[in-house]
Amino acid sequence: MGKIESNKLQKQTSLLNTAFHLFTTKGVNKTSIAEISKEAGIAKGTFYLYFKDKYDIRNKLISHESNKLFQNAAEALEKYKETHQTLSFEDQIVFIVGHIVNILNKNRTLLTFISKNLSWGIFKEALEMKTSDDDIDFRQAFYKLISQTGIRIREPEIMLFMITELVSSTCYNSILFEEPVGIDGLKPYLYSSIRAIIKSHEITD
Amino acid sequence: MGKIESNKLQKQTSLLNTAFHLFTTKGVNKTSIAEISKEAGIAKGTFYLYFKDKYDIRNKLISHESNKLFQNAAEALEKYKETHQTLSFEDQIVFIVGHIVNILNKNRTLLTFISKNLSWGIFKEALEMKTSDDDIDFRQAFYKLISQTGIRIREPEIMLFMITELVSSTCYNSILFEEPVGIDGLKPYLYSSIRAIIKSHEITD
Amino acid sequence: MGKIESNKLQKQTSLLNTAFHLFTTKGVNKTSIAEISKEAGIAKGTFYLYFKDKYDIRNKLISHESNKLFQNAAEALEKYKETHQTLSFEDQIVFIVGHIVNILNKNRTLLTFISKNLSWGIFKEALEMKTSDDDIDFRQAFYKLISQTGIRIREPEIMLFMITELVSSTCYNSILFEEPVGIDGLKPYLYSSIRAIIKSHEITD
Amino acid sequence: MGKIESNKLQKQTSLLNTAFHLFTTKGVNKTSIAEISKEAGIAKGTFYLYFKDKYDIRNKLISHESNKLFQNAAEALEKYKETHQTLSFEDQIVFIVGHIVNILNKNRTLLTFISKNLSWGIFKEALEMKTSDDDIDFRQAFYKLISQTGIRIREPEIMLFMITELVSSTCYNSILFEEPVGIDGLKPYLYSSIRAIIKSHEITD
DNA sequence: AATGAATGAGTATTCATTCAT
DNA sequence: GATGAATGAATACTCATTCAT
Repeated sequence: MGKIESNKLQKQTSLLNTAFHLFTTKGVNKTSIAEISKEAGIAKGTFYLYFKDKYDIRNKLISHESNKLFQNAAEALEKYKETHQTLSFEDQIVFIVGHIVNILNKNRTLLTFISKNLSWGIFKEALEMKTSDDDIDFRQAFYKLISQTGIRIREPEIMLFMITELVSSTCYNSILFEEPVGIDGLKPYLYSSIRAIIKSHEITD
Repeated sequence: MGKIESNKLQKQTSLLNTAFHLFTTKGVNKTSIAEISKEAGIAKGTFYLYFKDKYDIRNKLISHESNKLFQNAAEALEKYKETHQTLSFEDQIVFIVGHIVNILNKNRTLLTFISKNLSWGIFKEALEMKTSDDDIDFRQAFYKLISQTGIRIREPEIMLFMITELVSSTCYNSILFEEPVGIDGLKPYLYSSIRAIIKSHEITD
Repeated sequence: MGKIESNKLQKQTSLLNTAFHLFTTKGVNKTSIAEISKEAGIAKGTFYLYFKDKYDIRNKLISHESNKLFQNAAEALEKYKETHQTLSFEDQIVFIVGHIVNILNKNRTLLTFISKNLSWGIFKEALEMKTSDDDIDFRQAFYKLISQTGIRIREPEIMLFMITELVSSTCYNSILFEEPVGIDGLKPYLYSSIRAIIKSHEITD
Repeated sequence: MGKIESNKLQKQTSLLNTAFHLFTTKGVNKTSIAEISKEAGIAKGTFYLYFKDKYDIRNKLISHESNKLFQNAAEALEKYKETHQTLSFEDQIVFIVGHIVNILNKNRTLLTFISKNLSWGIFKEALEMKTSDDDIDFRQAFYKLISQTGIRIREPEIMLFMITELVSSTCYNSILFEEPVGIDGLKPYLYSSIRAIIKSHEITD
């Protein structure tokens, strides 16, 4: 990588980190581009060489952070499977959801940032992002999980969509406002609902 | 009601109608208080005699419109039951959800307005609003439905919350963006998921 | 006039005076609305209660200043006619042009302001502005001049247009840049051209 | 011409053509140097190796386009004189003006571009530009015309200035805004005014 | 000669809210 | 209760120009 290229990457990384910090601290609307640029140590105009506008950098951050959550959960699952070898498909999905919910429960600014600005369109990007070139994306991992456990699912894409929406919208209210019940009160019902949804998509002979 | 009282009510109604029209046409953010007041035929300062700010009137409108949806669905259900007498609890919930989804599918500005600005806190108000003094609110109707059908539900409040969140967030994406599938493709899976959620809350001996 | 009305008029006048001062000193482009407002002693937002934008106040000023020039010249002509009673139509037009040219020659910022921003559309407004209600506008004065001197003119409107454009565009270059000749060198040729144009529009039997 | 020289000329020509296209399409103010450079296929910094700034390239374009108009008109006149041998000086000037007015009437973007940005200083350059080395410039052609027809003119430079200013400013309003009359309505009066101006400059014994 | 990354000055406009009348 | 004049904070985005490579 040339000197200029490396310099550019450094600027972009600096902008992303600064923006994430400000967005989660003050919220997206209350953060101005002038502020991001200043804190990142670059000129205002330079911002526009790297991102189209505030919503461009926001969307890239959401995809990135969501992807990190999935990667993190997938890795934890792999580790867990080393000692628990007979996990069903349902068990594994619940494990992943539980792992992500726990992270979001500890990191509420991240929860606020992701949920308040989420749309399925942006989310799909996160599913398909690869961390490194020899890695697989989460969607592929999901299908691999299905085939490994031997389960047969009708419309796995819709099932994934439904679970994702259910988890993200219920957790948002439950964790942040404890409405209508706190996250610990919600968990058992959330998990049993997820299992029920999976069952309703399962093809049995 | 005195003449003055009636005059006040008329102004408030005018403001609510005008705001609803503008919010659904231009969006909440692009609508100013000056615009609402002018179009409602009153002075800008007068707005503040009736509502705290733009978000106050917005929340009142969401509650009001959500409540109308429930009332509408409940009435349709009553009528339907006249000719279909053996509907189970599940059937009736699915009927209500289907009715609401159909309305929102035809009225996308209403869907955008409600979903984009929804939070469970505001929604709860809608559940508890009574249309007239001798009427019952939707929450009561829900519990009445449970007792009438003789079903036993664990934590009915949480179940209602879960169904509501699942329906509203999946329909938003499905109706407006046809992502990951259009509403007609979603419906069977949505309904079976709802039935599955209800079953997972049902107490069986 | 009520207290509020008088207050509003005072603010508007203050804005017009301040804007004229800044426009002629720094130019229209280099003058910001913030500057006009501040110097006029009012808040920035208040500017927009009185004028649509910078070009609105500029156009109003051009019309106003052009009109003052014509009024001024017309008055001087009236006075001059008291002692010179046999002035022909040509003589009177040349007198008016000469009077205006002399003023612009002494007040070059005014010349720059008017000429640089002139369009016939705005100019026409100036012709039709009345200073007071019982006054006549310049266009009427022009036609009165024609009928008083008994001259017959083909298309007087076009003739006026042609003379106005010739005078304003030649004077701009001549007074400000002395190109291709200074105003004193230009005058005899300008006047004889004006007389020639009038003659070419004159109807003779 | 060396290879490098030819390469430089090619870049300059490309810049001029691109700038002319953009200036007449979007206007000078709305066109940025970045845009010109990009569309011309060169780097932004390279622009400054050929032109001082945007106004430099604009002025060169005006001179160039004005000169083309004159050359075009002069050639048409030469051709016309082959079959009409007894044209007076007046006739020939009117012919040239008429020819130019017709071109501008058909090409209004060119009219807007030239008129909106015209000053006598830039215009003079156009008069003195030679198309090729063994050619004569328009000013020389003008004096040649005077001597050929045997007419004697007082201050021919001022006369030319006056005619040019009259034509350009009246045509701008007449063609673009049809104010106070369209170009066809203006022409007879414009031509008779030009003849009148010439006569007033003519020296007769 | 050519590049293009970086700079940072510069500005119009909207709008919620108040308060004197 | 009602009015509407006044306020002034707050912010995105462009673009000419430079200069290290």
